[in-house]
Amino acid sequence: MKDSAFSETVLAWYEVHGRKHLPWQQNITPYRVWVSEIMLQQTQVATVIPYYERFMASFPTVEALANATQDDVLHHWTGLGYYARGRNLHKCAQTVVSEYDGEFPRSVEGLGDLPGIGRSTAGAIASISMGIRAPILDGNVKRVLTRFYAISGWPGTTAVEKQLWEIAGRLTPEHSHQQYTQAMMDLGATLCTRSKPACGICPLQPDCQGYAEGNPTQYPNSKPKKEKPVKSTVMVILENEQGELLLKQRPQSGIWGGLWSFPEVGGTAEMEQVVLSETGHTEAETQVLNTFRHTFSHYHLDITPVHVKMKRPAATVHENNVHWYNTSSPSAIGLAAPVKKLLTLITQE
DNA sequence: AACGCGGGGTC
DNA sequence: GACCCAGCGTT
Repeated sequence: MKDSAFSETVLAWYEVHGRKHLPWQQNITPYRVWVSEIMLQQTQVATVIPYYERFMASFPTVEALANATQDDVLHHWTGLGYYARGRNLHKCAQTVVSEYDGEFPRSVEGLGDLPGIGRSTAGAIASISMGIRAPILDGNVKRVLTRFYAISGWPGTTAVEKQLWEIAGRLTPEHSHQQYTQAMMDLGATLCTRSKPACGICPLQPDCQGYAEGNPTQYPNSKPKKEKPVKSTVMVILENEQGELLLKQRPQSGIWGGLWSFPEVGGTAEMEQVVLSETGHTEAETQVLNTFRHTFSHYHLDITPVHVKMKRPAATVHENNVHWYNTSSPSAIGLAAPVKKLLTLITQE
């Protein structure tokens, strides 16, 4: 099959069967496409939609986003994961406003220099919102291409990735590249799915090498697996006499960067120390809650929450990275998923 | 080139 | 419960 026949087949399929009513496909602007592409990194469409709607309602323009606080941005990102995306999004908006007069640079290279925008996302923004022919290589495209050409090897390796970029670039047509970009993502998301591809109704099936081999789902070859280490921690849920809960802001880098979380301690002695320094005394009622497991992409974290209720008013010193969280009027701040879960649990008691 | 970085959907 | 997803930045 010639490259042009491939793209024409994909385009013809998209015209009839493709999704054209997703929120970010309406009123297309670089800003709207950019926000959607960042949210969609490693995250499925159904998950993103409600986040996208809330985000665009709060930050309708790049100026609005640039002028927001990081806490407000991360508040909108709470539960979406990969929080560096949220921090970079905010930073990028500020750069676009201050350096580019509020207009995104109109080239793949210029876009790629902005924080949070890599080669694939730059290609998607350029192609979908700027009329620039550029290839993308997201999970959908990788899946379609590795199956169609029966390409072995995990796509995370440099060799396979290089080969895929080369093919993706060659297949991207001069005309209708915007529709082609949408079409490849859509074909991958709705037909050429991970576990049960709909080969019976796929327009590429007659020329698909993966299908011809009889087992298309072996592609893309999976990542070599590694044992997930198990870590454990104790989270202190410190409650003052007014029923407020102590949160601390995490460092910008590392896990849950920039989010607010309960202080973590290594043992009883350290817990006493935290309680004393934050409240000025240790007169409290302590309850150890059930340990539960939170799993990240790369390790398990066993969390033991300890609820410490102070029995008389705290002499609170106001520090910069400390927040007393009022559950009846919650602040607009970013929270780690298990913290949000624990806050809900405590509130219900 | 390899690793760190989340949370949820899917099977 | 394992695997994967509209990837990028750091080392």
